[in-house]
Amino acid sequence: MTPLTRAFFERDPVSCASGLIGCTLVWGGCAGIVVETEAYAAEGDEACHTFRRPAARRFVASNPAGTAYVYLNYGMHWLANVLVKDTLGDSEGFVLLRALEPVTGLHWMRRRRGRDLVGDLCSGPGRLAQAFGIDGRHHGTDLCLRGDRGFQARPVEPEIVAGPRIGISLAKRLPWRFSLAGNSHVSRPQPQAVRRGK
DNA sequence: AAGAAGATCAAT
DNA sequence: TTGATCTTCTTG
Repeated sequence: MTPLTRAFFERDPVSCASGLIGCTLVWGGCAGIVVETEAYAAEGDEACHTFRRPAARRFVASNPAGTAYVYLNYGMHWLANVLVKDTLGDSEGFVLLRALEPVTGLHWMRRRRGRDLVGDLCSGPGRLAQAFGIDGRHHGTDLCLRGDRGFQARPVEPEIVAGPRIGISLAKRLPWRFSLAGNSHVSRPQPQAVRRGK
C-alpha cells in the first residue's frame, strides 16, 4: 500500500474529498476505509467555518495542506478534517471525514465507543473520531506522516456517489458529500444517487 | 455580560 | 423528536 503524501492534499477540496473515498486511514492501532467525506471551501462556501470564524481563516493561512483540523461540535463531538490547499493558494478548504469502514483495531474502537456495538463504529463524523480516539489534542497535527498516522492510497478506482452535505443550514444544495457506492458503513444513504466517475 | 447557533448522537 | 453540552462569535 502506498502512503498519501502531502501532494495529494494540494488541490481543491471537492476533488480531494472524492479522491479520499476508498483510501485507508491509519491511526495508531486502528485503520478504516474512507467511505464518506464532505468538502468545505474556504472561499464562497457559507457552510465552511472560514465563512464566520476568523480563527478558521487563520488556521488555513498558517498551516500546510494535510494538517488535521479537529474541532468540538455541539459541545460533545469531535470532528476530524484534513486541510486542503492547492499550490497556488486558490481553492483552499477542508475535507470532513464522515464515515469509515473499520478494518483493524475494532476492539479498541468498541472500547472507546463504549457500547456493545456490532455496527456503527465509525458511521458518522462524531462516531468515527470517538472510535479512533481523535480529539482536540490532534488539532494541527500532520496527517502526512509515514508512521502510524496518515492515509494509504486506494487499491482501485471506486464507484463514488455524490449528494448534498448533511447537517448544515447554509449552502445546502452543493453536492459536496461523497460516499462509496453500496457501502453499508455510510452514515446515511445518499438521497438520489448521482453517479460519478472517479 | 449574555445569547445564539452549530459539519452530532443516542434515547424517547 | 428532543436533550445534552461547550466553543466561537455577535450584540448590548
